[in-house]
Amino acid sequence: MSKATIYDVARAANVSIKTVSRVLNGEPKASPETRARVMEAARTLNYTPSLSARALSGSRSFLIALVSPGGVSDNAMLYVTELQLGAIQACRAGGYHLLTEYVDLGASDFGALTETLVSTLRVDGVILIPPLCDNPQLLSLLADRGVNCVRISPTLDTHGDEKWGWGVDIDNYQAAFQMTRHLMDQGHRDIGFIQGHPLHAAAAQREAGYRDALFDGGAIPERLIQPGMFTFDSALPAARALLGQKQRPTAIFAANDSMAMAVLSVAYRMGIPVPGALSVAGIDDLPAASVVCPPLTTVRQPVVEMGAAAARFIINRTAGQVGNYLKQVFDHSLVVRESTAPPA
Amino acid sequence: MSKATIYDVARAANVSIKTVSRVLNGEPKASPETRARVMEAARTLNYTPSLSARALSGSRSFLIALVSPGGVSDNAMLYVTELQLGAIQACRAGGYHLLTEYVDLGASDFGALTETLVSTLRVDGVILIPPLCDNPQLLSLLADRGVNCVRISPTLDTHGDEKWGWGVDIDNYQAAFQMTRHLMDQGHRDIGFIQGHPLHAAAAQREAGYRDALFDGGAIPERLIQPGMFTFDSALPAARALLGQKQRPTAIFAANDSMAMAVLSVAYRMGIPVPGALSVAGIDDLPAASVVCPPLTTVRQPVVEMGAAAARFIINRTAGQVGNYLKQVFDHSLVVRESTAPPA
DNA sequence: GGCGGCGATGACAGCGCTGTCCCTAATGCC
DNA sequence: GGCATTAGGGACAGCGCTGTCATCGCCGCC
Repeated sequence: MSKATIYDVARAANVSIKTVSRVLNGEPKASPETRARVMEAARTLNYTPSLSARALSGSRSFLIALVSPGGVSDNAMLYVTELQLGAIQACRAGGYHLLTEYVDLGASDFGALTETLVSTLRVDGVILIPPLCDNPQLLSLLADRGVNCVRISPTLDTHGDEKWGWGVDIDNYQAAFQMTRHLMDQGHRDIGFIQGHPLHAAAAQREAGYRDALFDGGAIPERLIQPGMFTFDSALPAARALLGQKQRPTAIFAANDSMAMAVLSVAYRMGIPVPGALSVAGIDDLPAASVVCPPLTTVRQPVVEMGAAAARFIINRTAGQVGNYLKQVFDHSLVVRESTAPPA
Repeated sequence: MSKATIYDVARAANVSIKTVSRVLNGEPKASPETRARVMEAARTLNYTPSLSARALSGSRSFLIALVSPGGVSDNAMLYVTELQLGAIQACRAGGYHLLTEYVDLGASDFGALTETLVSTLRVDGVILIPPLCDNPQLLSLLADRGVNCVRISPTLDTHGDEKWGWGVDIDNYQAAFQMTRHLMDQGHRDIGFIQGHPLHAAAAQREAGYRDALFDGGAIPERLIQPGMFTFDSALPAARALLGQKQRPTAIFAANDSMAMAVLSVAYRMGIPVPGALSVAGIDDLPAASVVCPPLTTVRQPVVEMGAAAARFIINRTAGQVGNYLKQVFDHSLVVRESTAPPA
């Protein structure tokens, strides 16, 4: 019951340890009967191979690291939990395990991080959360060491060079386009927009979707567009600027949910009823989005699934299969709740 | 630059690998000069020891597992991210790494989980998130295998038996007591309460704090107390019951923030102004608590620090130090925001 | 002055697996 | 029937460390 080793299994199945290894790893050379005997022995002995031993002698470590920007738990990073859930599920299915590392964006010693990941942990791959996934320094450090990277919502243009890693994302342009059209369908024309972090690619794509949907290439009064940084606090002044105008917009579309909540908050303080006098929409479908008052209309990304796909990519890649794409785009969906309604 | 081993360092420092090992592990037998030479060599070679090799040959794995109840990302579990942050910081400081595992409470195969943790991963310790930390089955499985456990906010009475693991918590009774007194200080007397999950110890403690603060042992009208499960949804009916009464309470104290938000939501729908006609308070200080309208008065737990303490405990314990307490209680603090005010 | 003791170091044997190479017997082919 | 081929499986050498034990001066001590 305690700690069965491969030797115990080999003895019980009356084969060599190498054969046990082959069976357990699904390698070809093993007859069905042998395979069955080994499996049976392993089961009755409750055998589980040692990760360390496998990692030490083999070429895989069965470890994937999820690296997220740390320090403060920004509301905007809330979906990390879900990404993690997906990644863990995929790991479990593949016999892998998920390590979590934070990196302080301020005092970031990417060199040490890379060294740890590569030498100490020998991870089979790394999942990078924004904005880490767009940090050229970290990216090239990892690429130099031959680390398999998956970038979540990558922004940085990597010139189609596969060594920079694979990515998972949604079509941010389309998401923003559709949300804007949703507001227009309700009759809104004066739709304000709060931009995302300028260095984050998704921000630009979302803005483009908004612009194209609203005026189809025509000029948009710049008073409708205010800067933000994807954080709640950063959107407060933007919301105030938008709502303080003499002729204020009848709807505000923020580039993400955290900022949309800031709009809700400012409207609340100014006594502007939502959605009565103002419609508000975001993107992300944070857990909090359905809990605020009124519940937020937003765009849901299949975050859990994206996390799983990221982990799966690394697992398959390590197992020898090579993907031939650079980025996988997932379907998003409009979640219409109560924060949007036709203008009065 | 690539992958320096202990042999390289030994050669460079002109000592045996054993000496390198000693120096790097801070073992006593090593002269200052040797120590310096080795450190220098390790630094210039950019050497980082292999975790797998250390785990395989030694008695420590330098791995800690954070096990959280999974499946759905319940709003109530949002503080997992922060706990994790703290744990990771402590791990880094101690040369450890954090693995994250989810376990499905429904189809929970605790046996397999334990086997993985013990045989495959050989983790040095496990951090258990509620309600896992109160599952007798899992707890005893882990205890049997000699796994070092730290329970977050443990509830289950373990009869002072240390084998069940150490715990970190706040004084839930005091927290609830103080919050109730805060409401009373503002002039509230008719204070409703929404209970937490019946199997979660913190729930009972919080309710006791409320009861004692409100009537000091006297009988409380049961209409003031409604059942909840710590989740947003579970508190919706409770809030409706409380607010639907002819003589409705002037304040509602929910056993956690998720449920307090549900109260906010119901009040919003019923057109009851908060805090004008109703004060609302919770416990936890979730990230969302400061973002909802109005921002929620709540009790903050030093979650990051608690996570760090949990990891540190395991690290010290594994390094041979033994703690002599069963539970560490952290200080909480009242966070008064805008959802509470004197009754009209 | 011989001896126990101690501080500093090294030799060596694994830890539990996988990769590589090798052997054996059965199979296919002309 | 003779030979190459191949499926099935074993032997063995590490992977990069740590634990244990041995070694070797050099100290103080009766």
